Amino acid sequence: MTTDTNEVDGLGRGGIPWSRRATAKDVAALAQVSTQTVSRVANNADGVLPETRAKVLEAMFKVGYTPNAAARALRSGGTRTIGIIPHQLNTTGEAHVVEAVSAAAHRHNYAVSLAEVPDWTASGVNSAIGRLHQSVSGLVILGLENVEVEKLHIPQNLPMVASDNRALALPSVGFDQAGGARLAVTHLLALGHKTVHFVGGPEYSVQSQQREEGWRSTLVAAGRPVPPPEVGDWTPMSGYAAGRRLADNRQVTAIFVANDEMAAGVMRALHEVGRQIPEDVSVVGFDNVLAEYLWPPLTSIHQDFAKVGETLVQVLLSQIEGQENDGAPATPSVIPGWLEVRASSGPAPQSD
Amino acid sequence: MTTDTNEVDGLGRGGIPWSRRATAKDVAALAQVSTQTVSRVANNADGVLPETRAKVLEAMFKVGYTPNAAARALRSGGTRTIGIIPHQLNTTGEAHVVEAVSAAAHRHNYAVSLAEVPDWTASGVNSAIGRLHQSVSGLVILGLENVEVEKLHIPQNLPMVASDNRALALPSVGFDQAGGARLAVTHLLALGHKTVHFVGGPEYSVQSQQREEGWRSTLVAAGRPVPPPEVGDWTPMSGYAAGRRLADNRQVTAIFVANDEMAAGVMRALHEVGRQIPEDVSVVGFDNVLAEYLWPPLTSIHQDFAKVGETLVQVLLSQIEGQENDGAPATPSVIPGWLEVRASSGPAPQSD
DNA sequence: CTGAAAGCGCTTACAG
DNA sequence: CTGAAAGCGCTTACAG
Repeated sequence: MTTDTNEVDGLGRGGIPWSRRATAKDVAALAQVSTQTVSRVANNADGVLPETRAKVLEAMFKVGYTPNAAARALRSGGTRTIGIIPHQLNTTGEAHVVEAVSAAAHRHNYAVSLAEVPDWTASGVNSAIGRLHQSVSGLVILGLENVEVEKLHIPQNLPMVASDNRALALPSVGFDQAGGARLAVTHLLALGHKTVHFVGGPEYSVQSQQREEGWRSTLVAAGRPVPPPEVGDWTPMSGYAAGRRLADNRQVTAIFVANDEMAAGVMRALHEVGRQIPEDVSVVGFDNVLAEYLWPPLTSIHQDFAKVGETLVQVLLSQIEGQENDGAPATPSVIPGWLEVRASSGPAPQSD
Repeated sequence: MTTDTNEVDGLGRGGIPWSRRATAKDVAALAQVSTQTVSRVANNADGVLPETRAKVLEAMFKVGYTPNAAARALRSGGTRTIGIIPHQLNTTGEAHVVEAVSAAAHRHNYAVSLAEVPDWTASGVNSAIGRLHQSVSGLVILGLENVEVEKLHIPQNLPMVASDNRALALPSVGFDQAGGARLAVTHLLALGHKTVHFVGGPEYSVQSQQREEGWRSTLVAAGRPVPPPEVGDWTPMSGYAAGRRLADNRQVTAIFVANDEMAAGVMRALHEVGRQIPEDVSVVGFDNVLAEYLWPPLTSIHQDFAKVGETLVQVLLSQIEGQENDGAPATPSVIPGWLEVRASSGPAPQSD
């Protein structure tokens, strides 16, 4: 359809067979320069006469030249690719982070590679690291959580960053879990509730521990009683079970739930026994991924996924392109969240 | 920590400096064979004495050899990489598909590359194709939807597949949207409802059109009146607005909503005007991503994301490794969904 | 400012 | 069954 192709003889784009991709050599021949100069133009190096550059650019366009990434990587070492090792991609939060990492990478002109980890153990992650090692400039690991970090084989000279808020053997960028919990509890206490009950995730979960710690310390600091925490497993069903246990206790007027899914279950349980939200009981969730779809709309802690994704890339690129590879102190970047107030939280009931 | 390293002299793994990755040459030297033979062992080619193979494998292990992907790709052409062009990764459905594609790719020993598209237009997608072209063996495009497919630059000899259920210029694998809608409407009619109202997505959306078509044709086939469809934009707010319009009409006893998010809004509107679900009105959603978190739990059409992901890879690999590149008829593979019955749908009310 | 030569780490014919 | 040579398409010194 374009003017400079000839489909009859099987040649197109300046005489190069359709079945073959154009190389620097093709461009060089057409522009009457060396492949050398083609390379300079392709990489925007200076020291090329504007006239020559124009000639080369035109030839590139004509033959549809894009540099062969493999050859470039092989020769120059750098691959301009960021590897991502996701944990649970089909989780809303993680999908947002991958999206943000991928967008930021693209803005910096980096490609993105994904390495699936069938079993989320140290050795599973190690195998993914091994697979990516060869073909990336740096690595982002998501959701390290309860992997035994000390068993990770962290290759020398491969920049890495984890989405985690703990100080690890590698740089990290994470959410302020405890801070988010603090916002939730403070919000509920300000509404006049005497104390706040807690529904946590599984006990091994670092995130759940941190959210619990934020909840507990805020209560303690305010001189309030600390009720025994309920334990769930992140699923709505486990939230429902915890909700049933709490619903019969008329002392319970405020519940902070460690994620939105379980909060959905807690609210269902409260509905079933006829306790009104928020008139009788206030509920606050965490993650803010489901909150607006629930009934009543759930007050929740929003995690700034986009910011985390961007910061991950930023930290990684400063290692790749910068100089701070050696013995960096690796203090984690902690990204704060915020409280989204919706209809599920309200003033404590008047009569106790 | 391992026995065969020597951290004192800065050499490890069989005398190779830590800062350099082991190459086939290193392995060859250690095993006293040619790089040739190393290559044969690395690629599981036959025609190597078991004895020799063992010697090479041991040397590989010792120096921690993994073949350089760039060199391999440069020399042999194939990259053993599948490129994915996602549309909206932070959408539950698409994240599931990417997860499934990535898992299937891994099982077949392929790597996965992701190309971000900042603006979802034909030219945006074309630019992503251009970026990946050089470094993948095949391409999966997700959510083509309303992109002008005829404007896509589909490279010659690059196997591609789209997640779409229409017959396109490239092979496709998609959900059976109309079939899903049929399941939903049939379910509601079987419950005794006289007819079923419909809340659709934006008019330009191909998916919404197909779901509407499934709804309409099922009603027509059953000889039922076809009420005017409501139009939303996939958001809960638009569902809420549609729900308010429908809620006051006492003739409405069954609503089929084109996605779960809008269904959440519809249910909220029904709640607000005091119409009971499912006693007064039954609601059925689509996608089954939010359904179990809602109150009451939403009957919804489940899409088999995992199956679509697997099939996408399968179709792509049969192009890459097989022979059917030329003028394939490109009939789309259509993956059926199923109905998940929950509490939001029930028998039609007795009195009209 | 431009070019001829070498080489990144593999694999693909071709010998033996 | 194994190896010496050539070359994939670039970029990196080194000349001029």
